[in-house]
Amino acid sequence: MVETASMIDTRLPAYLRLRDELAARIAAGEWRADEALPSDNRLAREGSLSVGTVRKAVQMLVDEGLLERRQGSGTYLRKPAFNATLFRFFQMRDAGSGQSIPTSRLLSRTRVKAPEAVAKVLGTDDVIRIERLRDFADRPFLSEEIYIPASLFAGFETIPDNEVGPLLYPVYLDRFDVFVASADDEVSFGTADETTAARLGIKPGEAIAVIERTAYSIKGTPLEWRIARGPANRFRYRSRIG
Amino acid sequence: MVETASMIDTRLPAYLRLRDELAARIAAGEWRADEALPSDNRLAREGSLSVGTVRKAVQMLVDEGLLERRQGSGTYLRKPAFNATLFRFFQMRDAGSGQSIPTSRLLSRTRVKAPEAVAKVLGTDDVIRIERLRDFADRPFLSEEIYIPASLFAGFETIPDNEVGPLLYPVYLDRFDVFVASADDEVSFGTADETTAARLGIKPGEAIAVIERTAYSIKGTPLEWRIARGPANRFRYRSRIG
DNA sequence: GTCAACCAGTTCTATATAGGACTTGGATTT
DNA sequence: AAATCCAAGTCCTATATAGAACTGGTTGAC
Repeated sequence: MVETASMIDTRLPAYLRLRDELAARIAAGEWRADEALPSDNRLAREGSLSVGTVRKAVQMLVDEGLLERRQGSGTYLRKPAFNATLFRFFQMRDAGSGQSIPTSRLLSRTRVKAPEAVAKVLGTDDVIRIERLRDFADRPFLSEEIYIPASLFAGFETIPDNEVGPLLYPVYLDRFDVFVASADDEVSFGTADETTAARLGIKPGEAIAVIERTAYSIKGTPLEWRIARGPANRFRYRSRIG
Repeated sequence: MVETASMIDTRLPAYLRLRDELAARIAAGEWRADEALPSDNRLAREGSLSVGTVRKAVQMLVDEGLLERRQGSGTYLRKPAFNATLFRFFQMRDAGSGQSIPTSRLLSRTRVKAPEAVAKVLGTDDVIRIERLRDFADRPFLSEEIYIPASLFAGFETIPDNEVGPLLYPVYLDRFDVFVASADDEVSFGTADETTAARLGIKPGEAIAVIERTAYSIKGTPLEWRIARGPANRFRYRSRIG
């Protein structure tokens, strides 16, 4: 067999290629939340694959939390993934149950040269830096500093403030076709510097919790690095292991 | 169809029953770490199942981190799961790389009536309470209070101290056939009370990190509840989301 | 002795097929 | 009008089979 051009693919197994294709089509917004995807049978026919292969690909996306299967009914896109999985830290200690998403205020968005440590993680120093403050129960509780590659998020800094919702990951998806599939969090403890203290309404030197997060695409490409700081006494971080 | 006795099973699908059977045999110590399990073909023959069904069951245990498949070679038991996955908090901030397991000192083991909150989680108030102190770099860094159901761990409090290693989960497995498959962690910050401060060698009122963990079996039964406290400034917690 | 070729055994990919379990919506009956 | 039945469509379980990809050991040629 002659090796044709476009061997970028390296001939991955069919079920992986289908998985990636579906992930791309989902990211492209082909289906709305809670809308049914084509059935296993259709996908098999359209892709000239067997049902077993299709099932394997779809199942991976289910395991990743992107899709949801309902027996007898269909396979559905599962948007609520956001608040549930990737927004599960800082469940406020005081107002226990609400489960409401805190509001957020954008403080700045600028295209800058990334600090070295950030550039190393993201693989580029051409980044957009976002400063954000999140409120809960009418008090600021989280001061965030976010870095995203300018190449992936071209023009992010020019989006009108009011079109950037309280959650960033849906914005990434809707406007830039970038899907955050996983993240590494690192929680530690420190004390507030001048500016952090001012933003959080506490005194410099007071105890704060620090969360550093690196977010990845489904393929493992780093998409975002952020550092978030909040008053230690209001902090609570949940995590499931295994 | 007549409902016979022993309908505990409810006739689960074959691949789930095989998964559970394998998990049980693993827990029973039938294979040592890094030892190969029977091949897919053998398991299929011995269980009168098809290879596809066997593969499905085995794959679940791989996903859970219990097993490891090596193409062309075999399926192997994967013991290192312990230190890696379930012991990944408190990666000491100072001694960065060592990755060594801290030593631990047992302070007490007694059969007690559980506090209400603990009883609610474990589903019983007949528990064994363990107090433990872990050292790292010759300093105490973690004071733990652990509760396990007496029914599952009968006689745990009578095991000689020197037979309880620095890690509890292997002891659960080796001596009680109890396998910890997952856990929920909850991290927060607080201040040290008298006894905690004394144990950790810090001053009362100093900042501490608090990790509350509930550990579960593969079936979701709660196996253990623990609360661990350590000096906040030495603390660092990692977690992977997604 | 060294190295290549081979071989048996293993996991991995992929297909085809059959029937079970469940959902949904329309037709039929009451 | 409401309850029931039915049928098509969906995902779920399970089997059988074929060949590819890979590993580890044995054999054979040199």
